[in-house]
Amino acid sequence: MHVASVTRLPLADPSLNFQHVASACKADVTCANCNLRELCLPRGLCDADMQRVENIVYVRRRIKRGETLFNAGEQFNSIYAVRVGFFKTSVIDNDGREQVMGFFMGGELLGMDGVGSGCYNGTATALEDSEVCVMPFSLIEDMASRIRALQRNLHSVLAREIVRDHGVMMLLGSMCAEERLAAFLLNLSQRFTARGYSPSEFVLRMTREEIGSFLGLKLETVSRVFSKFQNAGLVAVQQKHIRITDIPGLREIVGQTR
Amino acid sequence: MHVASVTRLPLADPSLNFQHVASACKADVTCANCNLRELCLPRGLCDADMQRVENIVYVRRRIKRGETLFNAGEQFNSIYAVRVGFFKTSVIDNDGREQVMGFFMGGELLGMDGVGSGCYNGTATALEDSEVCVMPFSLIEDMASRIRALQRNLHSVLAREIVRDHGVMMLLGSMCAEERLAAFLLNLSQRFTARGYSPSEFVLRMTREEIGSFLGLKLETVSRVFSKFQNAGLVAVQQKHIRITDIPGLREIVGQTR
DNA sequence: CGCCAACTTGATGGCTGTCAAGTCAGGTGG
DNA sequence: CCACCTGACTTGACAGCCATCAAGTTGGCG
Repeated sequence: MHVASVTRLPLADPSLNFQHVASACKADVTCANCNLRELCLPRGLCDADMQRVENIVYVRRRIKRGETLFNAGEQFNSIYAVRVGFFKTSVIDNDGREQVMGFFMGGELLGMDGVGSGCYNGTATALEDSEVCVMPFSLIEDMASRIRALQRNLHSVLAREIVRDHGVMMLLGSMCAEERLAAFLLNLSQRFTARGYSPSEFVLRMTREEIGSFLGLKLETVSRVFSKFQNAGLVAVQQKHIRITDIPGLREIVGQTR
Repeated sequence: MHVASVTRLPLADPSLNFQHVASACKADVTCANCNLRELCLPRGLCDADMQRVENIVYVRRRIKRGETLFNAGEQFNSIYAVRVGFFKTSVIDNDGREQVMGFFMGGELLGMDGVGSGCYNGTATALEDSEVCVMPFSLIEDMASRIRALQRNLHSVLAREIVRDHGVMMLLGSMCAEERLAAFLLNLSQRFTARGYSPSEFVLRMTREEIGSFLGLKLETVSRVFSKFQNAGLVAVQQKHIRITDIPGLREIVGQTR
């Protein structure tokens, strides 16, 4: 799998005083020249609006693999756009059971679950060394009230998160293990494709346990289904390296009755 | 269970030309004097803002039991607030399997899944004779850009739908049948309470099959768990009439390690 | 009164969870 | 450079929960 080359950004001006100075850096790559622009919040903005929008991202933040971007219960201030890397979001219930809510890659937004209550509802954890654009939500709201296209995009992004969740609910509520994993792989494939990567070959950044948690399965079941798919000639699995060899075959599994 | 007395509203002025004249009626109960105000979109608005907001609802619509408010794939124009009645939303996948995404009662909003794509993602079906406030989304966006408190509420409502969905994902992904049904009953109880009804006694408007679909279970399993709860002295079930006799007991089931 | 949808309950089976043992890969330190 | 260690993964055996199939029962409605 390709690893996007990370532009090294200078550290923030020390006169700026924000929470994570150590891992934060001033944005010199603007939205206007970001290659993820069309997948992200400013999607489709005209040049004039793009100019007005770009100081939404007044800072970036680097998150090392295994570290959290925000934790459940923390005060909500900003939403985040993944610029480089890969995240999971999860919620721990009062019995200590973790449920992974989703996986997030370049251009996707994190933290919107905090808008309603003022606290993040879940935790976002980097699954590889990552970098995010920090977008203070009050600033977004302010700009959204003045830039109609941005307002539209914000609403779209929130609503699409709802639709995404409905897809997951469908998966969890009415699909068997094979269907779930096939749907999961196809979804990843499609998202990698949208980012210019191979639709059929990629590295999973998450463990079998995290996949299982997301899909409502145990890690052994995930492993078994991978093996079964491999024997059926649908994929070539070598640990975290996945090559899908029969996309139509996976589609058939998702679509099939049962 | 109490059945809210429905204010009969006059039919719309025939000079107004909208899609569902037969079942639509002009709004004469305004947001300002609606008893669901504090559960709905205009929640917490000051009097001045409330005045400006109320023509968001320029029409109401009545939906008979079994009829749909909107269908998956239809063009999205409005979101709806339940004023009287009870709805389910659901999505049918390409195998014809229905997944119920949620149940909605007075003051709750429907149709927000259409904001992103321009089409409703699911179908909303009335489970009893119902009435909704129709709120054209372009109008909402327009007002939201001018009334800061409304903008805030709109974002809250969208985000809370995300958090609600995450709760369902947790339920589907990591709970056994008893935990799911207990959580479901407690959730209903809490929502009825917020509306001034009894926390412990209510009528289920949906069938066992619909509950099952929502909870990722088969109807027989739902029925069996109801019987088990009844034998354990947690609830008294008589068809759709439910009386919860031991709320702490249900809480313990949801919280307990499996 | 009779019909039908919704519901309940029983018997059985299968999918997936659980427990256990072993393999693999990557990283660390001698 | 290799041995070792550890976390992640794979695979097998077995069990339990829930789905499936089937046969009644109930209650509402024409």
